[in-house]
Amino acid sequence: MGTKGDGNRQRIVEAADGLFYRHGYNQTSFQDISDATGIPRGNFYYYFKTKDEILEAVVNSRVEGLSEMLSRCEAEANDGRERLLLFSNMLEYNRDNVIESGCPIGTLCSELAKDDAALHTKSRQAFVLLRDWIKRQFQSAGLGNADDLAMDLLAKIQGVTVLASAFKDIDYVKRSHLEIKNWINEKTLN
Amino acid sequence: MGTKGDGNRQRIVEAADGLFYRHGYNQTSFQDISDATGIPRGNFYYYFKTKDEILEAVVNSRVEGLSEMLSRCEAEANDGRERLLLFSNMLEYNRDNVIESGCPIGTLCSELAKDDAALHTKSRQAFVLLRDWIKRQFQSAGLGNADDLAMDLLAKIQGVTVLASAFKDIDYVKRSHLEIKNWINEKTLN
DNA sequence: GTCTATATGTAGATAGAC
DNA sequence: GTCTATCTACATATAGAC
Repeated sequence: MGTKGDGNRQRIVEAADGLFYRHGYNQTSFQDISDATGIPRGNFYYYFKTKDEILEAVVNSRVEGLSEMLSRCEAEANDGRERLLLFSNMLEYNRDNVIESGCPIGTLCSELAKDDAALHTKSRQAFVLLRDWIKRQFQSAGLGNADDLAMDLLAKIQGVTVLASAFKDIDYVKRSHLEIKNWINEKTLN
Repeated sequence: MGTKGDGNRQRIVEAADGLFYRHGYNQTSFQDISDATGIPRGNFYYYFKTKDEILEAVVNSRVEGLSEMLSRCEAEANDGRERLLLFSNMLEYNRDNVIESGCPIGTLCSELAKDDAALHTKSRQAFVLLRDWIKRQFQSAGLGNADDLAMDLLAKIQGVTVLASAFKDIDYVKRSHLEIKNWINEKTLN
């Protein structure tokens, strides 16, 4: 809990987060994180026993950041429909990153599904959080099939991010974002 | 063009194809391909100068297989709507693999978007082929926004494969396949 | 707590015998 | 065409000085 050590720990996690997103987990080496932070390789093992533990910390950090983002959506809107619309803006807000590297959650999960099962399960946590939050918004809008709708919305977003990054197409993201907002309105407005 | 060598070359490509799909390109080593084929590592360099060239051959092989599959869809149905429905069956036909490893095209493209640009461009070829074929089917159904619809259908499938593999959910794939078939009918039946 | 030096394994790639 | 032995680079991880 020392302030100095926690500062370094956080710097490692933040640098690893960005590198895992832009280059992938397996393609990010300790040397890459060292270069990005200025912290020597050997020092990492004071904070993390293995590379897996860095990933765990990164996913925890992403879940925390996501939680705060969802909380802001709840604070800035009063009903489920408006909150979902705010949430969907994330697509366009991050569109440059999405085109470059896809969705940080989706691509990490897809990468780790081909690897270690424990890492994949860990990486899924961000999806679980999102699915549950979206489900609650649809429920608060009075819809009975809220979990199916949550999966449908997540799938729409994932589909868009995969193709946006594959074809590097900005206009496609904008058009798809509009369609997603229309879909949210269709489902939640009676 | 010798028959012996081509046989070994094809065995390498087929084994690499499966390994790239199940474990990812970067996580597949020459040793893995050697173990799967019984062909010694050093022999690979008689057929391919680099690992990149193996990937190129794998993508070419996938594009060829995909072409044949699309040709079968064209042969077995007479109009665009029915052909698209046949094509969508692929989701359920391959559902065990999809749940385990996602979409072979989508996951490869997502992985390589974070890597070398040339490899990513190569991996996109299968998507380009699919997009164009789907577009032609919508056009033959008399629809003007065929390319947008092609992107929408691809996005639907990609979204389903990402979540199916993330949550390992068979029922979700079945339900989503039905929804996709309904969507194709909605768009193509006036 | 921090950093250097290093251990150990494995990656892609090469040389050259057969 | 096929295979063994090996090169070089770099990966994660450890030991131990400061």
